[in-house]
This record gives sequence, C-alpha cells and structure tokens, in this order.
Amino acid sequence: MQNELLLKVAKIRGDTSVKEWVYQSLCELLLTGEFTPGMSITLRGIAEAFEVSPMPVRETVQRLVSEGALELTETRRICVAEINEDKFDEIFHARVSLEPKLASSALPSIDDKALKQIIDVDERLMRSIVEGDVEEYVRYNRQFHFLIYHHSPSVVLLPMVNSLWLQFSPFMRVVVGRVGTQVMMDHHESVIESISENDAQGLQKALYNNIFNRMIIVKDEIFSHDTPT
Amino acid sequence: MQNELLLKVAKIRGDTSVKEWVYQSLCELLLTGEFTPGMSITLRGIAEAFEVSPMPVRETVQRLVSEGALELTETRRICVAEINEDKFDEIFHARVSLEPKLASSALPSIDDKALKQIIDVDERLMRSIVEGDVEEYVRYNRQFHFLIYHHSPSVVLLPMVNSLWLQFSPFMRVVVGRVGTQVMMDHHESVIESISENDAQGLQKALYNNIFNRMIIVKDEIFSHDTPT
DNA sequence: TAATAAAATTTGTGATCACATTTTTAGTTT
DNA sequence: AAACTAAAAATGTGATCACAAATTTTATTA
Repeated sequence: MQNELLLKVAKIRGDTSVKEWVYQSLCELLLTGEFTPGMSITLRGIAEAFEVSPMPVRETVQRLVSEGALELTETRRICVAEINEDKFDEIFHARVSLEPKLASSALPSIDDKALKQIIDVDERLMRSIVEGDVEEYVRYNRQFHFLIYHHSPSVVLLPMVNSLWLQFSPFMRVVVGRVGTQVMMDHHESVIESISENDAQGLQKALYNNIFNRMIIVKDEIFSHDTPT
Repeated sequence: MQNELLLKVAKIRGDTSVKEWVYQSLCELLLTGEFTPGMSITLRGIAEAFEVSPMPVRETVQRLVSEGALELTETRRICVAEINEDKFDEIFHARVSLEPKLASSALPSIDDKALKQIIDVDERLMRSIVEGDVEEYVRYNRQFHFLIYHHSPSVVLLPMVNSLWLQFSPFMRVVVGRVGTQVMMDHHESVIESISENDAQGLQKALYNNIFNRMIIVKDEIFSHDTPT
C-alpha cells in the first residue's frame, strides 16, 4: 500500500483537520473504485500510507463502517463492502426512492452556470463511453449526479445518498470494467431538459428512469448471468 | 451527567466490546429521548458516566455523527441533532420511502410467535396512549416498528431506517410530551392484518399510511403553529 | 516433503498523554 | 450591577503505548 495511495488523493488543505482529510481521501478511493469490494485494509496501513497517526484513521474508519462503505469481518478485520444481489436490490430501491427527491430539492439552486457545468460533464461522460475509458466514466457519472445533488440544502437525504454511493461505487467500478462502457450508455437529455425548464416533477421522473435503467442493466449483466463477483 | 446515565442503560455483556456497548447505550438514550435535541455532550463526560476511557466513546461518537444522530457545532463541540421543518420533511420522505419496503422484506420471517409479540406490543402501545404515559408510548411505538423490521435480512435499508430513528427520536419524545399521547392515536389494525394474511402489498400500504398520518400530525402540531422547538 | 506446532508479527482495541482551541470562572474596572 | 479582562478549566484532536486476539512465519516432527 505504502505511499502509492498518497499519490491518488488530494493534498491536505490548511484548515482541514487530519481526520476530515483522511475521510475525504478514503471516500475518494472508494468512489473511484481504487478500493475494490472485499479488499482488506488496516488502520496502521492507512495511517502509514497517509503519514498520519492511527487515531484519525480509526475515527474515520468508524464513520465509513457506519455508512456501510467498509465492513468488519468476523475476526474484526476491516474490508471494503461487497455487493450481492440482495444488497444490490436494496441499494436499487433506496436510490430510486431518494435521489429523484433529492434532485428536485436541488433544482431551485441550479443556475445557468451550474447547468452549463452539468451539460459539460454530461458531454465528457458521453465521450468516456465512446472512448471506452472506464475511469473517466466512473468519474463523470458520479460528477453528473452530484453536481445536481450538491445544490440541494438537504441534510438528511444527501448524506444517505452519499453513503449509498460509497457502498456501491467500488462494485460499480468493477462492473463497468467488466461489461464495458458501451452497455452503460446513459441518456441524460431529459434530465438536463427538466433542469433547464425548472420542471421539478419532470426532473424526478427523468432521474428515476435514468437510475432505474442503469441499475437494471447492471442487475441483468451481473446477477442474471450468475457471474461471480 | 455523572453515573445517572449508567442507571438508564443495560449492563455490558461478556463478549460485547466496550465500543459496541457504548454505542448501543448511546442509541438507547437517543431513542428513548433521554438525550434531547440540542443537548450538549462531551467525550469525557460520556466516558466518565460509563466508566470507560474516551477511546471507545470517540469512535462511537464518530459513528453517531455519521448517522446524523449527533452533530458537531461550529466550535467542534458535540450536541444532539435538532430537527427543523425542512429536516422533518426530509425524514418524512425517507421514512415513507424506505420503511414500507423494509417491512415487506421482513414479512416472510414473521411467524406466529412474532406476530403475537407484535400484537402484544400494539396493545401496550394503545394502553400507553390511554394512560397518557409518554415514555411508554415512545418505547412501544418504536418496538412495534422494529419488531417488524428486525425480521428483515436487510443490510442496507435497515441501517438507514435505524439512522433515521436515531435522528428524530429525541425530537419525537419532546413532541409527544408536548402534544400528549392522545393526539398520537395509532391505528395498527391494518398493519397487523396484513402481516397475519402474509400480504406484502397490503403491509406496505398500511405502514405507509400509518407513518404518513403520524408524521402529518406532528408536522401540523409542531410546525404549522410556529411553535418553537 | 507434508503436516504440525511454536514463535513472531500484525491487527484492532482500550488507555493515556499532550496540545490547541473554546468555554467558564474569578477578579477588576466602570 | 454590568462590562471587561485574565486565568483556569474543559474540550476535541492527534500521538503514543500496551494488551489480547488473529495471522503469518519459522522450526520441528512424521
């Protein structure tokens, strides 16, 4: 593990506490899929890699265990959460229940500049699919969603959605790598149109469909073929 | 704070880690409303009250902050989460989205013995309302719900619902004390009937209605009157 | 050589310490 | 009595230590 991880995360900023920096860094590694499902991590390993004491790492790991992103084994070791079909179905339900609502609560705060950013990210997302660039796909897909959600004043749904993404992103990175970007072709036109027209109901429906269809594709590709994860 | 808190939580059991015991104990204090919204707590205070070192308390508090049950103030002090109307609305949406689905996933595992327990708790809940016993109301209302949910094999929705209950229970305890048990009259007949008939759709609908109506009452009683919390 | 046992190392956990920041208390001034 | 200031205490944070349990490595035996 060593210092390789340090190269993959942003440097700590002036007034950021060590604990918060470790948290954000671990989140990044989970969301990008650098941490893969089932991967074992250790407190001292992370502390050493990030060149900090184990204390902030311990508290951070507790947070991530609480958020379902990390799991404790029977022998109290720590590993990255794995996703089976039942868990996938639960995440599926939670996503389609919470994300559309979250997006509509973000709508009032999405101005023209933000919309332009969202459109820009969507174009990059499309390009990543065409070019078969898995890392880019994962990054821009997440950015597309969170450029919207982060405009919401939410203090309940947003953390819940965050924890869902922490839980399934390592798995999704593996999935997209396995099935290819092409099958994940994403149609965001109606999402973007609803945003530009300030249509909250339309946005909820568009995003519901978008999430539903993406998740169905994964479910079909990974679990219906009885492919081992 | 001192040792009063110790008297209000279960003793630690043999193979329970200190950290887990502290977590369960703090959860209990939140769920019963012993910890009230906005209440300040300190790591050393809890450690002293529970007669443990601050270490397990720190890790536990991180979990609870992550779960939204505790919050950090601007000056990095720790307090019990408060609920304003926006937050209440978010919790409302999350509850009606997740709890019915969770209940239906519990249904296959609810046998006659469990159903009998649920009916028993419902009767105690009714009695608490009639007798105006706020503590009992809070306890049996929670038990009613979780006797159902804990039969679910859920690993995603159940922790999410748990964290929702941790977030709003201190608030609800205050609410019920303020408005009285009578206004919280709860009709669980259709919930129980759906369970006894093994009717998953009916259970989802009954529970949705139950939660919806309870939350609407609170919203009306507390926020429409502009009563300060 | 393979299996087993013992030793060494790793790992998570709880305890303790020191430090920077925040809050409270005590003393002084108006 | 109210306001202000300084000192003391409290608080969260990061660092470090020691211990029990789990895992890995090494040595011994069949």
